[in-house]
Amino acid sequence: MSAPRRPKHARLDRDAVLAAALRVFAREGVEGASMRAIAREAGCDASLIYYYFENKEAIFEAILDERVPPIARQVRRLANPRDPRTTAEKLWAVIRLFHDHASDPGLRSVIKGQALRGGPSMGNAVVRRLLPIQVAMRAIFRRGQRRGEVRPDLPPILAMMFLLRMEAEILDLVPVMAPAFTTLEPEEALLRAERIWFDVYWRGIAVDPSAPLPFPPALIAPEELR
Amino acid sequence: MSAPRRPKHARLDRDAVLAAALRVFAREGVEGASMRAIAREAGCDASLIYYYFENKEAIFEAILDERVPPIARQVRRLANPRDPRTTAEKLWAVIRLFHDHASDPGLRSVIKGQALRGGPSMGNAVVRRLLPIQVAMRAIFRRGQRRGEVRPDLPPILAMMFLLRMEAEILDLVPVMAPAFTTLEPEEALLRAERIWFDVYWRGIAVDPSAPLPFPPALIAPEELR
DNA sequence: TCTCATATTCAACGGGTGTTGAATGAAGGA
DNA sequence: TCCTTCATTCAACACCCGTTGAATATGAGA
Repeated sequence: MSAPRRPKHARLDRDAVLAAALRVFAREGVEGASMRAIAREAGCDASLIYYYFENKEAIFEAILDERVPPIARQVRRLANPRDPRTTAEKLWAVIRLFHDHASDPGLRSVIKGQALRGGPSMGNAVVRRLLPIQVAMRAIFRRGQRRGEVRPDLPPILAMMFLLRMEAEILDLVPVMAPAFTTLEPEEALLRAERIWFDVYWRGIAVDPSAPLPFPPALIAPEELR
Repeated sequence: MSAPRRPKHARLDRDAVLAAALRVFAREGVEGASMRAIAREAGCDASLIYYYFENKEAIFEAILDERVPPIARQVRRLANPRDPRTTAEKLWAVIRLFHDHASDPGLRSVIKGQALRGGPSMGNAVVRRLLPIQVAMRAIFRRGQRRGEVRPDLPPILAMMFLLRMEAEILDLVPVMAPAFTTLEPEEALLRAERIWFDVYWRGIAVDPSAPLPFPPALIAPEELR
């Protein structure tokens, strides 16, 4: 009598749903991603998601739990005082880290979109999980100040905010606006913009503004500018 | 038979609806603000909004048309080559401008939230209306480069993006996170953070990193840090 | 007083949302 | 073969959304 009811897939495990959710979050933002859209992406019914996760917020937190700790571990390693690199090299390594983990495209938009807005509960979930990264970053800055590399009159939390927030903006904006101002491929333009940003930033926060950068000063040549 | 149908207000003109919409946009973001919420804020029925505006997007564009041109006019005045101020003074004046127009709290979140996401049509509406500001800003930078104040190896569009995007981030974040890192009042912490940011930024983009700032270097004292 | 343009509301439409509960599929063990 | 457990779907709930059309209240002018 009723239509035959058969699974569309032999097996669809928790991780597959999580991966689909990450893709949809990346496209639509956390608020804009609907359970039905995630289900469509995963190739199943929306109800199945509730078999694995309590609700939408639980998916979100599961993504954070999976993706953030590896980043935090690497930042903590950089903050280790026995790491022989200069502060500039360490901070540039953090930028590379964020660059790489954001080209796995979901996480950044997930975090950025929810860090402030998007319901206070979700905001707190983000802030709580990102705290270890923040702590390690501040340690890098304080050590840089003690070693006479970073200006001592800058509050580390602001120095960190400047660096990371702008990196997030660059990751968001430059690939989109690159064709408007350069003939470079978006990917190459992104890398250049990151280097230019770090050049400006490090010159701004270093005790010695002419201190060498951890990469050759390859800026954008005039003939590549539009 | 049916309940008596009477207006709740003697008069509610287009501007009152617009003001209510701006307040709700500021609280909820453009996407998150519902017509019914705007109507509730204005104290009328949602249908009345459609008497004055074609649809939701029309409200949004009306807000931009009302608020953006005054800012653009002031930035253009700063870009005028006959303005005798230094480039640093001009750029700091732009920051003050954005600070002031954003404490009329709606506009910034309206623009920020919609510049990238929030439907391509709305994105274009923002970009199109902000274009005059962008043009004037780039003129300021180019002039600064010709006068030997700004490093000639920086693409003006990136220099502009660094300055304004970070100012937007500061306006968003610092009032919220101030209590976590300083004993200053949020308002005062915001002003200090803006000065610190401009200090770092100008040191990064100036030809002479020790060039004087347009304000006394009043940073955050250690005893005000937490 | 009657008329008419303006201002405002009510009720509904179609569609999307997160979520739930019951029903049914497949698969493995006794 | 039967039973149980896991995986999956269907159908529905209550609610919110932007928008529309018809109805009605208001106030000014003739």
